[in-house]
Amino acid sequence: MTTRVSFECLATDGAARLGRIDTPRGAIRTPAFMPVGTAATVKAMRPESVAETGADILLGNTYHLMLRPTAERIARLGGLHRFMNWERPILTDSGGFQVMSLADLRKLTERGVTFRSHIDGSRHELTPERSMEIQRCLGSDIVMCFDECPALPADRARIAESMQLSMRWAARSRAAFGDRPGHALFGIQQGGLERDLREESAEALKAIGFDGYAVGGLAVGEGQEAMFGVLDYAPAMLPADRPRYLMGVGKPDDIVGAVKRGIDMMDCVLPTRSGRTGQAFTPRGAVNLKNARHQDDPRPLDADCACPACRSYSRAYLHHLFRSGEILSAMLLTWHNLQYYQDLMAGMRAAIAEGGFAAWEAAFHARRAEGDIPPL
RNA sequence: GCCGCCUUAGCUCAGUUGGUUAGAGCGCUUGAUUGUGGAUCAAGAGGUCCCCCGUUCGAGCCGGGGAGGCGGUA
Repeated sequence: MTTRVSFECLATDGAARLGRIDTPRGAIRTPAFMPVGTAATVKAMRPESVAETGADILLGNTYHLMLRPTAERIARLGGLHRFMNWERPILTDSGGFQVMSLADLRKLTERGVTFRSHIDGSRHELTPERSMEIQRCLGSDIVMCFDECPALPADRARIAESMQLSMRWAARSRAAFGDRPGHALFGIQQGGLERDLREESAEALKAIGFDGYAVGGLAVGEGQEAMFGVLDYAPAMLPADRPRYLMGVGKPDDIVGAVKRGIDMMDCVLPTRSGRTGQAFTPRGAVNLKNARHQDDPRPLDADCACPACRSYSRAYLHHLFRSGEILSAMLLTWHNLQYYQDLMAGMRAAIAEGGFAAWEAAFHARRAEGDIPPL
């Protein structure tokens, strides 16, 4: 068993890469999709079930866990892995994104961010140093730098200023993280849709040196075409011998497009959140189980899927559970969505291994173009 | 039998002195959701204003009659 975190690229097909990240808590097969477990739980799922879908690694979240139950309490209870009964690798977000998206009142300074809790209004401060401390308390295997993530669209001056602040914070994150064998620290590239700012950010991160590199600041309102435009050049700016992580992405076709462009890791709330709001992802595209057309349909959501929702239940039943607000609805649809996402990743990994990614991608899009099965 | 109150969207209900195309909440039909607030947001459909007659330029609203519901009472 390894005592450090390392990345090996096993095969390439165009820009797409097949690889493996080894950690003391186990291997992560890449391209990897990481389910999001913000509050020390992948909502509606037991961790054993998340593992059954094929997930090698989960996300946890600095912002949410520092507020409740607090990082120090989790540390006293033996760390996040033991706390939530997930012994495989965990990646933790630094809190920068939530400060942007959730906090009521926030004040940004060179030192960090002060903000009010969305839970009780209490005042807190996050700095690169405090974010590193919290992520150490949690026992995170892959720690993310504390950054600032501006929403798009934003003007170039604002993007540049924000990116440069994030790069100074990246250096402070690196210094505060220190030397922790068996744990990795990832830097986060910013720069919005500006190629030269992305380049400047990548150079700054490489000068500091990280175990992995994330592409941040995307999927924040710019649209898929613009996002792919950045991904056409941004991954190549980052070291080829380190994993590349696209933060917060995405829908299935976003993920396929990202892998095609050289991304190794992704996370997104969509499969889990959609599982709670009635939307299922399938090879034929998204299916909205809220829709009345399913209410008499005895067929499974996806006849080819091995998840419990598809194996044992009808669309009519899943529709009924959702409309009735039943807890089982969230459980079954979340399980299905996570299974579909992991199957998608496994399919891409197999295709890259065989050098057949282009054909695989054509089949992926052809299947989606067929649309959902017609109503009875 | 008598007295009182009530009847407006699928449900619960607003509706000004009688004045434009009668409203709300929920529900329903859809859409959005990308480093998670089991959240939120957006759009749409839906009316014989219980029925009939009358007054009026004009009635959900005023008058008369009828039907149905709830309560009280002999």
